[in-house]
Amino acid sequence: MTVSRTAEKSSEKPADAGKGRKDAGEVQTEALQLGELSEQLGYVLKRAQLKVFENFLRCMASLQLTPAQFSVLLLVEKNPGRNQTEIASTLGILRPNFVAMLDNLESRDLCARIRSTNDRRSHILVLTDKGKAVLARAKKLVATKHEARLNDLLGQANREALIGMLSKIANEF
Amino acid sequence: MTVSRTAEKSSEKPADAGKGRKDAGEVQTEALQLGELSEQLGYVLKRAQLKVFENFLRCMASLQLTPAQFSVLLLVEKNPGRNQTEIASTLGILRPNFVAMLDNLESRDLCARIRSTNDRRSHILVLTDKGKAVLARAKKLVATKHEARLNDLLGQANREALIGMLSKIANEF
DNA sequence: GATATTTGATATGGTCCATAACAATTATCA
DNA sequence: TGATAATTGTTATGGACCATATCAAATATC
Repeated sequence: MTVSRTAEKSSEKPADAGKGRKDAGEVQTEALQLGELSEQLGYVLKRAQLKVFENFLRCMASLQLTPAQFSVLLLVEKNPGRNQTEIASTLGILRPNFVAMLDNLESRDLCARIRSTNDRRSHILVLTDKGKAVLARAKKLVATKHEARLNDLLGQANREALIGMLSKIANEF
Repeated sequence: MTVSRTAEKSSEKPADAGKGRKDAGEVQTEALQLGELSEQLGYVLKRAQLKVFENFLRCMASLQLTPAQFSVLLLVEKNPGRNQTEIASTLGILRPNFVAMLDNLESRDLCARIRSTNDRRSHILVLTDKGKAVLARAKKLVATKHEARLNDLLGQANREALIGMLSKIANEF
């Protein structure tokens, strides 16, 4: 709906579009009023999500893992022996779109597709040793550089409350 | 990263991928364990955002307004006389991408571009009478069918706390 | 054993986001 | 003043993500 996301380059920083008020003897237009927008759930939710993803990508730059890829590795680690359909649908990823994603992870030797002996249509997914190692490092980066930032910003109790409310929305809205 | 969004058709409902456990005498594979995923800020944030947008679109079906379009109308109403660059950048929309969006709103007679007399490069944005009327109806729909749902789900106090925390993340993360 | 279903895959189109480049206009400043 | 730079809206274009239809191989169903 609203913002950019690359996190790297210029893009479009929202906030005060009228720049920084008065710097020198410039006329400088007044900053825009957000008004009711700042109370709109969808608006603030989307903005927060973009900021969080942006930060996630920065934290993961050394491992080159996107949020989606991280979630796949996490889920495969927790549920070894599942096939593509099961992993994809649990994450809300459509099977056709999951193919290229797995191609990527497999080409980087982070996970592997194994033909199931029970059902030779299925590809069982497992993490490779490298995949496990990378995921372990990713978890540490996320914990120390990403999630920790929430505690600094909101405090432990609020952080937990936030996650709880978002989960509730995700599941019951 | 994760889910779908159309809200209308089939798509891919996340949650329990192993369907509903045991219905009849089917073998039915076990439900997958989300594990640490359910504590990941980005994951739960994205999921909540998709659900909220989905619900927003349903509530606005009669007016055919997307969250982005709604935010534009809100901002133009609150800040009449601003040009495209100012409105777009405040919303984090890149100017090239704002053109088609305005073409749409203008073709529906919801807002209008007016050549500025001060700076003939600029297009001043204003809501048409129809735009004001539609926005008024949109606000009511959002308040009664969308935002009200948050109160039912979280309660007034929690709802305000949530908005506050998301704003903080959006601005300070 | 014929038919239907499931799985992974391909092809394809839509939407959103980002960059480069352009003409018209305005600002800068030598 | 006049040459140059910057700004505004716009177009063209490519990438990322999402969704649907369709397919062959394998399995399930009857």
